Amino acid sequence: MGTKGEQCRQRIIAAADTLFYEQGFNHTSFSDIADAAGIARGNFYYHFKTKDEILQGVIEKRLEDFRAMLAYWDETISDPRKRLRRYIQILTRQQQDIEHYGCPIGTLCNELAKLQHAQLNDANQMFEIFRQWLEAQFRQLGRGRQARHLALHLLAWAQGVATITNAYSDPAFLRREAKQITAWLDGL
Amino acid sequence: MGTKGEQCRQRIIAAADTLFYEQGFNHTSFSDIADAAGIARGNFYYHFKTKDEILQGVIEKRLEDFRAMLAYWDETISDPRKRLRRYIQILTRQQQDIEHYGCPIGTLCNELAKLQHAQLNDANQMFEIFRQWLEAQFRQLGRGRQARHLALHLLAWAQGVATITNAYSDPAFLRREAKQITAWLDGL
DNA sequence: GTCTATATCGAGATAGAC
DNA sequence: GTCTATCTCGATATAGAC
Repeated sequence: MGTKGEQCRQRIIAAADTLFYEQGFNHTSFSDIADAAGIARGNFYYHFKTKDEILQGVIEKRLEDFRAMLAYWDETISDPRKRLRRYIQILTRQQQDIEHYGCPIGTLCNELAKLQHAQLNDANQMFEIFRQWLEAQFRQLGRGRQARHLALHLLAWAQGVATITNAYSDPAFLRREAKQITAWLDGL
Repeated sequence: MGTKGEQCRQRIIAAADTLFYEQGFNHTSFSDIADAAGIARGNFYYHFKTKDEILQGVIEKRLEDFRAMLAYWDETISDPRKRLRRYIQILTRQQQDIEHYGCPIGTLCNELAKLQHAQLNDANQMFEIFRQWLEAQFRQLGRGRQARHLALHLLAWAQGVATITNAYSDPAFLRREAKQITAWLDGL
């Protein structure tokens, strides 16, 4: 696979990643992606045979991005409590996107579940990456036995905040809840 | 409007309600609804001119159903704490649907937000009905100043549980969290 | 009020020139 | 490897018979 083709493939995936988040998977057409990536519709099928293959590419890209981000946090933040606080900062930093489009992971999983799409089990690996990382942090805080449940609880809390913030378009709610989550973490 | 036509209209709305929940709004076609309602495709347009009008009908039906349910709870349950516990029981009683399709309110709002659909502001009234009712219960528990925030917090918590349960298809997580929410309510 | 038949459009996907 | 032109299908929506 040549360099030029690979660059084109990356552009398609990047464009699809954004559009799937902002418009949803089903509602995003090949034309939308082609326009955003600056290529012709027909050129898709050299890189991806079906729309599902693009979805696969987007999920894999996100998984890599998330893994890289968490690895970077592990390198640069030594205190597990501070790492958890950094996780919560995703909410406040991505405030505007969440307000308009919700959580990129939760909304994609929701959509794929309703489509009874086979790739739901690939998409929920995005949750799984965060869950495992969160679990490791709780374990380092001496919460070995509850670590897994605490991780899922925190994941769910953040999801709920994203859904309500999105439905009401209410960033003030997001900020209030982010503070509460931080307080909860500090109390552990 | 005659009785026969009104019955047909109700059948269409009931079928659309279920299908929008199970398959999503966009992914549900007129043919799907017609088949489920047992009518011909062409007969739709006597009752609804566009798909958005069906959506409107579904949202209004849900709003009425929710209002009726909450009014019934107000009549039959006198203790506000028990009313809140009844609210949480939605999660455990609807466990299987949530596992497969998520929350009917949250997932519809998510979808409409991504479609930049004008009726998001009608759909989030479904949240609003519950929020106001929850707020009234917290107020009766002497939580006047925080009642609104507590109501939104509880809404978000339930949403998060629904999203994670759906993504992982994990009813055990739902039951664990439902217990935690109940414990939190009892501690207030 | 309900039906069948059909118009129209945009989607995913393909063929083949360059 | 990228393009233009095109196929096919399923969607919303309409017309008009009954």
